[in-house]
Amino acid sequence: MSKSDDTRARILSRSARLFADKGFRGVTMQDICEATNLSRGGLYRYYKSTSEIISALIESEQEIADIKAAAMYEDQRRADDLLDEFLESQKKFITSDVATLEVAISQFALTTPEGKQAQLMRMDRSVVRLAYLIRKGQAEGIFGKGDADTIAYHSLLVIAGLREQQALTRNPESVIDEQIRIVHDMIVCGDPKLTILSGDGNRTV
Amino acid sequence: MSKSDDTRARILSRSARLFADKGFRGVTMQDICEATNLSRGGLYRYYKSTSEIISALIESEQEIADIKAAAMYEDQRRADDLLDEFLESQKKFITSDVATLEVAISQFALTTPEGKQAQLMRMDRSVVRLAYLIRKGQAEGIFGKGDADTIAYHSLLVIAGLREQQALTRNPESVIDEQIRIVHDMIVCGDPKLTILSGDGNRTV
Amino acid sequence: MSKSDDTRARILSRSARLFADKGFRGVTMQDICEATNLSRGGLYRYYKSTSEIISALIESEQEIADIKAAAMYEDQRRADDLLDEFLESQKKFITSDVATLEVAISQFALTTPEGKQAQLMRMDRSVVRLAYLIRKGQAEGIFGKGDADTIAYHSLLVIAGLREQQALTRNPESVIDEQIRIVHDMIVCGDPKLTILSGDGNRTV
Amino acid sequence: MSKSDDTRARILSRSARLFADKGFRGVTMQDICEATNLSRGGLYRYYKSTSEIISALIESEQEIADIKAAAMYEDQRRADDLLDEFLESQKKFITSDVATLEVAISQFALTTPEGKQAQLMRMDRSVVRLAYLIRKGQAEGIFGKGDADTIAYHSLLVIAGLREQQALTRNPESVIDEQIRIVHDMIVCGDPKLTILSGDGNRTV
DNA sequence: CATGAATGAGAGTTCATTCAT
DNA sequence: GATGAATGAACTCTCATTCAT
Repeated sequence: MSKSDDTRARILSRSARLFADKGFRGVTMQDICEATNLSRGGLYRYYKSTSEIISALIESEQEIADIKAAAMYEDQRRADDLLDEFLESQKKFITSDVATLEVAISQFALTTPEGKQAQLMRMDRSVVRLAYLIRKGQAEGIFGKGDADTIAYHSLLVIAGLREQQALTRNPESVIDEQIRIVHDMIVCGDPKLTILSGDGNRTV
Repeated sequence: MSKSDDTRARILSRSARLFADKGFRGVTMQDICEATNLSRGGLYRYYKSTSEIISALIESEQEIADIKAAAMYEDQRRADDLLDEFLESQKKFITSDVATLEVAISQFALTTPEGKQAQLMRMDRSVVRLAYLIRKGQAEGIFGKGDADTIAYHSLLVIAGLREQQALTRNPESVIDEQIRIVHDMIVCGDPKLTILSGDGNRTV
Repeated sequence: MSKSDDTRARILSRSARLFADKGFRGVTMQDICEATNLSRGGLYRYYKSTSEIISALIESEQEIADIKAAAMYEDQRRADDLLDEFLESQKKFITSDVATLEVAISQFALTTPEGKQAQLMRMDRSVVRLAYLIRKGQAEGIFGKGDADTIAYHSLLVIAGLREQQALTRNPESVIDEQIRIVHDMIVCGDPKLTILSGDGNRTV
Repeated sequence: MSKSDDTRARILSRSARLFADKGFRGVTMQDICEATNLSRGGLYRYYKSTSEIISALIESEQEIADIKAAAMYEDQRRADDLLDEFLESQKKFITSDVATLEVAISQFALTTPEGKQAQLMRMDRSVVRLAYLIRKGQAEGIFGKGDADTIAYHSLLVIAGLREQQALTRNPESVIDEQIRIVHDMIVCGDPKLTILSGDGNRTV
């Protein structure tokens, strides 16, 4: 089955390229045939539609994220270090070219039911992971109070929004830096409401 | 010209319905023909593509927003009252059915160049308006310090994200309430960084 | 009826422009509506199709030619002077911009039955006139022998061919001059066959 | 690949028929679908437009002409024999039904840029070939003097004109014979101007 | 199995022409 | 009459998908 797996991998990598260039709706099975040097029937043997292909791409991306997440759960470092690492990787992703596949994924989410499902799952998993990190920080006493899920969701809405904005136009890097910093500070400070009430200003940023 | 205007209005209202139901890419000129009881040629007399129609819809939405904004600039009330009103209207919009047109607009933004432009302009205008409100509050001494544009952008990323999430699934209202509250608190408290540094806890929420 | 005639004239002159620019098939009744500021129904009141309009244009062109021809029949000058005048006017026409309407007329001739008829009639009339001129020259003893109709037809085939070639590309003027000169010489010398047989070389060119 | 080639050939032969019957503009891709028993998509697999199809037809015609021309360059016979052969084949072509495809080609030339190009190239190549033949005859001392290119162009304008006239109406054969004979005599006698000046009458026709 | 020729539904678009106002 | 809104037939072109070889 090694040959079959090879072909699958080739389809995915070439398709990723195409999706990044032309968006989800801009890519046809024909395009993928040409890009992979497979015949019509040949391609259909592996995937029945562009939806299946992009789903597979998202899946494989998730697997990597899962592995990273597993690593994080084991990681002994302080929560603020892990947070810095997380935000750094997000920033890299937002500003990288890889993010262009993101547009295709958004299109997929917005135009197909499968895509919708996939998108929701991605968000959910991300929230779970970031919330875990926040709780860890709160337990260590270095993050402010507040509902970890709410703060995580808030942070991820901002990050996802940045990703989308970036796909539409090139924001100056400073804008992205500022937003990422705010997200960082909010996680560290905790829910603004509680921050104010407690007048808690003894943390450094 | 009245008949012509009537037809135009009919096309827009029926199309809005269709876009909300089936998304931007799910609607064809033929669908709109059927929905409006117009012949092929009749419809093309007015609009040459679904892009033109959704652009017109966005335009008319913008006009309303412009009028509201103009009213706000004149409004003598305190900034926090205006902010409450703004957030309240956003929440209503997010949870309303009207928001479903939003999905279509997002698709339009992600799949066409015109849509991209339109989306960027929408965001820009929104930022300008919210930033104006924030500056007003800061001048009145009732909002915390921080760069108004940055805070406005942050808030609108969250609101836009909520809108999109809502289009994908029905979040429980409490989740939306919480996020809107956080946005509110952040605007009132100002940039978390400065809040911490100044240890400024003398404002009520 | 003066207003009606005005409108008719306006339609013809604007259409001629359009036909010259875009060819016969490239012009629609809609284009003509716009160019003449007439409504759909308004235009149809005068002409039912682009064919009718171009036919009218050809007709009016013919009328002018008829008047010129009538003048020629009366003209007391020598046949070679008249021939020079005729060829001169043909050359002017071929190299002028007016000739661009010619393309449209050719399209019309080649793509519609009416056009075919019109084209044949144009050719026939032209042959009759040029043959008359040739016979006059032969009677005056200044043109060579040969069947006047055959020589006229030959000459007009060349002239029409030049016109068409000119529509396709810009020939250098020298090429056109040379061809016109050959036509001239052939008319003056007469049928090459007879010229050879008679060894008749006593004419000046 | 044999099946594919078969289909291609079928498309071309059936299309030639259609073009001959209805002209270039009178034939649609749909007509060709029906005539070839191919589905829409099937036809588009091979050719994207009627322009491409007629171009292919012209191309294949050219290939045959090229082969003939190559044979002529090798031919050891006297130039007048070759000329007779050439004119005979032209006459056959003009009076044959094959010539009806010519109308379509003219339409193609007059209504599309590609057609224009193709037509110019056809003319150029023909001139080159006929001029070669004329120079050969002049070198052999059996054709009269004169610029070979000019005489060739003149002759081909007449032949092309006859072809077009024939497409419009059925000329009596005698008319065509006469014109072809004049072309023949002009080539043999050379430029009428020089003929006269030299009083050169020692050639037989 | 793999191939690639072929299908056919359907989107987009254009225009001559009609007809209620 | 004149207007211009509306019709509907026709055409181009594209793709996901099938199926004989």
